[in-house]
Amino acid sequence: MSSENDEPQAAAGAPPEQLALIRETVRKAKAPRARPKTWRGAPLAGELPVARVVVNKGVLHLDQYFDYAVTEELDAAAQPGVRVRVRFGAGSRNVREGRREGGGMIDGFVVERLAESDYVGPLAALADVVSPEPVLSAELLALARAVADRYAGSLADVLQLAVPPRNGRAEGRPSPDPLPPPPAPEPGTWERYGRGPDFLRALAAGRGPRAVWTALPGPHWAQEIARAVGATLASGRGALVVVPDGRGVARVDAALKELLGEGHHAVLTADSGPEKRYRQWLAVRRGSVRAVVGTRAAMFAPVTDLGLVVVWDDGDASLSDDHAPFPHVREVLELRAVQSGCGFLLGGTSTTVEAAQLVASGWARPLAADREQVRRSAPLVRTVGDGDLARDEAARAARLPSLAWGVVRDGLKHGPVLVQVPRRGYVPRLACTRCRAPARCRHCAGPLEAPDQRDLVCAWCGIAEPSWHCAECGGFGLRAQVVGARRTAEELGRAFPDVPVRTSGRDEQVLDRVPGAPALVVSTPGAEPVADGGYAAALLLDGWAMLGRPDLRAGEEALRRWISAASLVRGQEDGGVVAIVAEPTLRPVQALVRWDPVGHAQRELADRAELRFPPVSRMASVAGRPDAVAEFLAAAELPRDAEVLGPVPMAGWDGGPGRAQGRARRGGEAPAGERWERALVRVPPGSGGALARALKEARAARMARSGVEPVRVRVDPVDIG
DNA sequence: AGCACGCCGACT
DNA sequence: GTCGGCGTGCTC
Repeated sequence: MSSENDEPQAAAGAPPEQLALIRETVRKAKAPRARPKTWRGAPLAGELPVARVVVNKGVLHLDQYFDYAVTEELDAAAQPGVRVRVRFGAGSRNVREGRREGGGMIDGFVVERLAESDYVGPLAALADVVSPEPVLSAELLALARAVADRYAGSLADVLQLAVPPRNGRAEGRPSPDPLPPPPAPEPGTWERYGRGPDFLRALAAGRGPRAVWTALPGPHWAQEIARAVGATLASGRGALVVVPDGRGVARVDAALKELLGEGHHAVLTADSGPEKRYRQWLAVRRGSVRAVVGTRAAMFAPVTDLGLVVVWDDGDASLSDDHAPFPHVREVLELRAVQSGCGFLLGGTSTTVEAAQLVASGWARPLAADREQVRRSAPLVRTVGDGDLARDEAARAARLPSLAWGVVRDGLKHGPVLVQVPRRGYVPRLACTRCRAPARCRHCAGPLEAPDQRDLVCAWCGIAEPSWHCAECGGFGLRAQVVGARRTAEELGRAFPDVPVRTSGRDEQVLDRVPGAPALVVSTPGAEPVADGGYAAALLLDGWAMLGRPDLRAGEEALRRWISAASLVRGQEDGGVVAIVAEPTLRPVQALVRWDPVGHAQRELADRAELRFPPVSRMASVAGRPDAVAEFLAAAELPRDAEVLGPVPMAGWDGGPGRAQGRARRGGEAPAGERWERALVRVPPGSGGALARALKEARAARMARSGVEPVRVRVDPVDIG
């Protein structure tokens, strides 16, 4: 008994000694089927005495269920979905009198109750039911399972993202009674989109339409999302909205309040604090509240009878979770839409390549306004070469091209003017001097680098390129595109001394709104405040720096940021003008001028297909010490059509080749002092599942051995180059 | 990952 | 004959 003294007391009052007895008695029982009957001192549940449990340990080789015996006293509470504590670990077996019992208590969830277990051997008993709240529904479990499979991760890792930590006080409070469904809303500004009203009608009628929505510029998107939610609620079903940041959540929240009043929806964001957040989450799970708006963790919100999932601005990097296995909101909501047969709405003023693919494959239908409507709502966009410097003395001091100078000066007569400046720290990459097309490997189309400043090497496959020439224009000159500075914007303030200058950015303060009076508003991408009545004009500086990032999505991302800033400017019919300082022949620049994000995404998609890039192909990265990566790849039974690129050295502390890094590390770099390599594995469309399965299996097998070098595996790696 | 079991050499 | 090295395998 003394061995049990330091164990936590079971909260429900079960004496821990009993559990020790159970273990003791059942030892070496050698039952062919584990349906223990002979447990002295601890009677088992009369019916379904076995609980299948998912243990809360993220390690992959434990990614399986474990069966535990249910004692009579825990019978009522140990329902599917509840949190439990179980004894787990090699040490909990073969317990002898007088010897310390090893193995620890860990948390888990009951997945189901069974009459018998297929485990051969004696079962340990559930140690405790943490609370009777069934937090893991069958639906949420199935979703977590699908996400784990999609990303070659473990179920426990996904559950950690999907089920918030318990808070006793929040659980103790009853949730309010649900309100009756509201009446279906009028289409409102959805009338501006051809099939918009149809989409709402389908939702209100209980169907599950799927759409990729190209939102018109301006402030109406939040109300439009609210109306889609309202239509879904009217059908008696629930709805889930995920937006990239708290500002967006606040806008959708306000729009929902205005349309539906209080009580129909909950807000799930990280910054409301653990207790309040869990209380909201419980209200959703218990069906008290049928609609949810939140940031990325809300993608798993257990909305009952889900009728619609919405993701806004899916190109924003914050929609990709930064915990293993790094699921992306768009992908998770796609899985949810398929799983619950509900509606799906992917919206944004811009369009990602993934969104274009959803339309191209026929999975979703486009929801867009006609050209005439777009032309009226969007500002006039003018490109400015950086050659023609202004004659005006003040403008010269600010190094402003004359046309840009004029746009700002004229704009300030009618209202605030937005100036977008790239964030500091964009990375150099090699591009053609003549046409600025990125230099790519002729074998695998990866980006070329010059680690020693002389010889060209592919960052993906490592093959040297001794005789590069530009595939686009035939040029032979290469240049490293260099980082832009925000000094231009500061100097701009000096050039307009009579006008107040305000700044908004992650490094300073992010402003939400600015008044409609004339002012210069200098902002980094993503931090642009909304102006009352819209900006009179916007100036987009250093466009080339945005395009020069060593990222597959550089063009799409630049266009997304330009469009999102330009969307805050008044429409052309109200005199809104945007000037962009960038090479007018570049594809994203032309797409901005024509206000055609969809066409841009479609062309990018065609390129990606040709180059066998994601999202048409699926990629995964494998990183670790060179021998570890080689071993892993040799051991993994990759699908037959898989192609391994590299491995190549990763950027790390020891200054190995790879890119100089000024920006925040996002899991793409080697640990300090170690030489790491990274290989990319790519498979054609349709083999993504097989790739994830193979990687998961290989990693599980590898990690089951102790003391081996770790490898990092990531499906859909972000910094592909 | 932990942790215990087990099969080898050096010790009282 | 026994203590303990770490290699191997399991965790309901």
